[in-house]
Amino acid sequence: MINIKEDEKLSILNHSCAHLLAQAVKHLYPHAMFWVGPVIEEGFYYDIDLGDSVITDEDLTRIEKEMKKIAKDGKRIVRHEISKKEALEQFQDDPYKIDLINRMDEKEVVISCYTQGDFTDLCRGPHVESVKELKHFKLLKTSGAYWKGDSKNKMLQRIYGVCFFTEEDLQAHLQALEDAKMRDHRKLGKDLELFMSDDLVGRGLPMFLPKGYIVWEQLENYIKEKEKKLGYLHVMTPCVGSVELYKTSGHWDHYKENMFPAMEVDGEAFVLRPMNCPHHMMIYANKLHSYKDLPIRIGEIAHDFRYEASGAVKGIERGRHFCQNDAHLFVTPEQIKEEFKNVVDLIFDVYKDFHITNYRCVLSLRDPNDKEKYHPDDEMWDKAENELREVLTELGIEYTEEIGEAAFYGPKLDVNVRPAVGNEYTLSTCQLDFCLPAKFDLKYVDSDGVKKTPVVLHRAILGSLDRFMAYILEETKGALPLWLSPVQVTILPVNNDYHLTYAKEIYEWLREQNIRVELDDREEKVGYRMRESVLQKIPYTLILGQKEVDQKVISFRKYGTEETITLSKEEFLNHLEKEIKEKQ
RNA sequence: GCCGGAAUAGCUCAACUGGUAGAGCAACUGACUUGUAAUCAGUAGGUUGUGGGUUCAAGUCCUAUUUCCGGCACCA
Repeated sequence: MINIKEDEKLSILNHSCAHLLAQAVKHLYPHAMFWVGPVIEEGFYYDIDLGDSVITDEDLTRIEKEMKKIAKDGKRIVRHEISKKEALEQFQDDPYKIDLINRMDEKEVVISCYTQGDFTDLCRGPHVESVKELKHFKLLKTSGAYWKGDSKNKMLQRIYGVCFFTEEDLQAHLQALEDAKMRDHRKLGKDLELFMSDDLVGRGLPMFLPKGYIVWEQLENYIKEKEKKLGYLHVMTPCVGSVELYKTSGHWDHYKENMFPAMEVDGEAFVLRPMNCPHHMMIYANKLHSYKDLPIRIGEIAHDFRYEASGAVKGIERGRHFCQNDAHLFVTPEQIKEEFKNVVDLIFDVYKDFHITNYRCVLSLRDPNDKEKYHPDDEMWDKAENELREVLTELGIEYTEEIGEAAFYGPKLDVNVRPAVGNEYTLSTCQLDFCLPAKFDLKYVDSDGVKKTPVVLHRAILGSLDRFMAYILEETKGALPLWLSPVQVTILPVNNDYHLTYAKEIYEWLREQNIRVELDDREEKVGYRMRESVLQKIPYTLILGQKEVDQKVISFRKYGTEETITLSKEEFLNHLEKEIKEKQ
């Protein structure tokens, strides 16, 4: 149970540590100028303008030493409140502080500074009493960061660090960071032979190996089965579309720079598709629909290509090719709430099957001032945003609202998760769209005989299958549940001379029962083969020796346990089938 | 794309300030015939990511480039 007060204390400690960092940097780099040094979820950082100096890992150690020295000296941290005029005078040589001060309204905020020894920084506070309290900290990494988070601005240097009350807490945190690296899906993908990539194929173009493809295929079958039960109709459409198609949808104007460049063939231009909405719009438009046909749910496991920025590419989490679990629901305005609710229900039904509990719901709204990005129809936006709010409230779903995060065609619900390493990303999404159907002039004939434009819900439950697989791998540390495991059972005959026939018999029998089974009949000791089976995180390892042959039974060891259980082969199969069915 | 770091055998990593690449595992061969996380011995494996350059000499220094890693920015 998290104690809020403890959390706040830790924030104050980390924020104070950011000032200590700044002081140490100022000692070593007198020309340094400081932007902001906030507390973040894990520790703190400070953004610094060092001119031409660059901080390396060795410098980080030097800075850390200087911080220890200052802390040991034990100066008190003193707060002063000053007027805006005084602040502007005091920091007149520092354009970054001047920028901050100028944005402050004296009537609304008290401008305060904190001084520790020879260092004073503009800060709201609060801070710890003395630098002496800062004992257990570590500088973790450096990076570039754009001033004010805008890529048009100058790049400052950011130093990240963490600070704790005790050395044990610090060490535990550093250990947790190491552990996270071990469950990074890129490492697991390599170790478990799930996917690979190669420079010759190209950046951001991972390839699924046989074992990885089994997992992928399980995900595909799983979600299609769920969708079929809910009345989805699956289609297959090409990975290429004409530029005209994307001009019609508006994507060409909005997202051209994130698409692979157009290919000219016989005077016509084509692109690799970055998304499937336009194709699905055309499928709807293929015939005239009655209001009685709606909702129509068009689904596809669709291959898409996006020209992701080189720095954004990351394993199978974000590649330049990926497969979307996409669908477009064509509905009447009256059906929006019901269908949106069904999608939200499906998302959480799926999360239950995958035991996903650590997520965050975000209602992404437009920025009303951004007339360029967003389709300019205030009434439409207000209506759409309110409908989504209402459903979420009715369903009792906790969510936060974020302005300016909506798609250009409408607001959306995103479900975000955090990977082992790196930034939070969106796993599932449901987007409301009043815009594309009109652009494609889609119609249905309503009960009054009048042709009307349907509304579209864009939704992806597993998001991208690739990314979803990355997430599940990290969550399970590679020990996938039985139903997803590429190899479910390994059979180890104790002695090939005496036990191989029986092992083969069990192997063939399990194969016939659609269990993904491997027979490890290498001339190696059982211990050696057991070790490999465990390292490959195989859910069940069977050991078949004289006892099993004599009694016509099987003995197995389940991954993560050390005991051996003996059952008849039918009992074992029942056990497996139950576990597969329950998606344990 | 931007800032910084890295790239050595299939994998994980060595090679002090420049002196001519080495180990474990994996692979292959042979012996061992094995009861729950590594049996022993041997063999083979490399234009040190790629292209230029400096030097008597480059894995090591310089330069360009590609890819990867950590962040930033981006994510329809």
